[in-house]
Amino acid sequence: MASIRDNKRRSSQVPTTEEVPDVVVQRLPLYVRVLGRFESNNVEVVSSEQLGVRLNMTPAQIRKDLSYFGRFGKQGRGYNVQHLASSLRGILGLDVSWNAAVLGMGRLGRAVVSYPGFEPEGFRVVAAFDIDERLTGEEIGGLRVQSMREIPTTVLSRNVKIGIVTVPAIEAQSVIDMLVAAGVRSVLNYAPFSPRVPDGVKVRSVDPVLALQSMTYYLKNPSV
Amino acid sequence: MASIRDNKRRSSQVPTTEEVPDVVVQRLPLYVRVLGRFESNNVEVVSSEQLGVRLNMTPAQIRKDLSYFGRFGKQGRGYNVQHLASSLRGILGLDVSWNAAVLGMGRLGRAVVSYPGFEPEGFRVVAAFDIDERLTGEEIGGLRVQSMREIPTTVLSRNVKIGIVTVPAIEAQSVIDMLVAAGVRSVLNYAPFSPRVPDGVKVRSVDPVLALQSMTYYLKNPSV
DNA sequence: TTTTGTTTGTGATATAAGCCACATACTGAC
DNA sequence: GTCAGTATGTGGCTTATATCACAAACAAAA
Repeated sequence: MASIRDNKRRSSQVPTTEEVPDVVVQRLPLYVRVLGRFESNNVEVVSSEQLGVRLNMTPAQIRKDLSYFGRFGKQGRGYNVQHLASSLRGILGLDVSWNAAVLGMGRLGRAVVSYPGFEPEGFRVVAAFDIDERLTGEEIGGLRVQSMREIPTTVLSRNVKIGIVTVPAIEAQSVIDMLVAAGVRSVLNYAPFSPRVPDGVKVRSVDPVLALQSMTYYLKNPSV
Repeated sequence: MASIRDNKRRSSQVPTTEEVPDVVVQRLPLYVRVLGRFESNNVEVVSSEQLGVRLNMTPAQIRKDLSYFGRFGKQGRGYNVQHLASSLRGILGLDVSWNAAVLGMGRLGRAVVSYPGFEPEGFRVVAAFDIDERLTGEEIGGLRVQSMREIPTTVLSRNVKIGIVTVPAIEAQSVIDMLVAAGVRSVLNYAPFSPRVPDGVKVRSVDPVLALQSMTYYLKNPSV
């Protein structure tokens, strides 16, 4: 945990993007997604009400969230779908492609490199690494597997901005440390553990088991 | 969204598990996980401080969370690892097995049925369904693929408590509706959309793309 | 014993997130 | 133009979540 103390609005140097809460940032892609659906349906205008219905959230929350970034709507009318969608894509940086590296070429890593869901959203897996040097040189999903020692150079040469960690939990921290040392500041973590990263590095974890384990509580306590 | 109005402590009938916030419930499996690590290392006692270090959270939060469920520690000493671990497993219902069904036998569904991470944690995939009836009868990962029409009977006969949804987004809502109609109250959703479920049904979504899409915001705005 | 050093459990407080409700602004009909 | 209808943007409030900080409880040493 970290920049919790230097939260309160820095001098004023750069117009410091107004300090948007992370919860809000995490919801933006949801908005982009439904807006995309409306776009494909050639809907021109939507209200926060309509968006709220699709997303199970209150219209007020959607409007508040958007208001962190500007005024995109028109009173009495709503939001222009195309305009709002492309604005949000711009804000999130989804109007450009991002290069990612997958770390760990086991079962899961292989699934990730060949997962067809990243590319259309602008995420390119451009490198694959594994600890087991016997795999080095093998070709998996069109990528030559590399040794972890090549992380620093490859991150630079292939402009890798995102690390996707699919190694076992025991190795995960050290792999993340290597990524961070190489300048990677975004990590998608599939390993079942809580990574420790320095300030300024973002980690999001994907963990289906954890999700299941918290649901069983409600299965056991139906009253709640 | 729902029982938000009947929050404030029901009469007193059953000792209504004291209305624990969902954020807290979601953290319990994290505690179980690190406690498991300590257990394997034959550590007998841990403090909230030590747990906090492993999980990047404040000791106070851990203690508060645990206090919703009882008093597990000893002042001046800490928590007995074994005792706390098994208490939490009991609370979460992780001391028994749960049966799950996978819905959607595409690429992702196949990966899920053969994913080796569920079984050791007590989650058993006992049924597989697909919309495409041409798949019905095929055997995948040791399971006979069934028609969606068989959901109600199979959910009952095989005691399915959890639905794991891996169908495309367009079909996902109707599949979830079928599950709910069949009495399933816990859904692990892999489809990229926001499901609509009645009160009392819990959904957790797994969505790596969404995770990536919110991180690019920080890549684009490094100041924040 | 008594004392010293810990660490829990939890009221009280601080911070964050969510929602309400309304003034404001825009559209379209007449 | 004017009026009726609608939906935004946001200040203010409510609710939820996180943290503080300290009395109480225990262990170990003297």
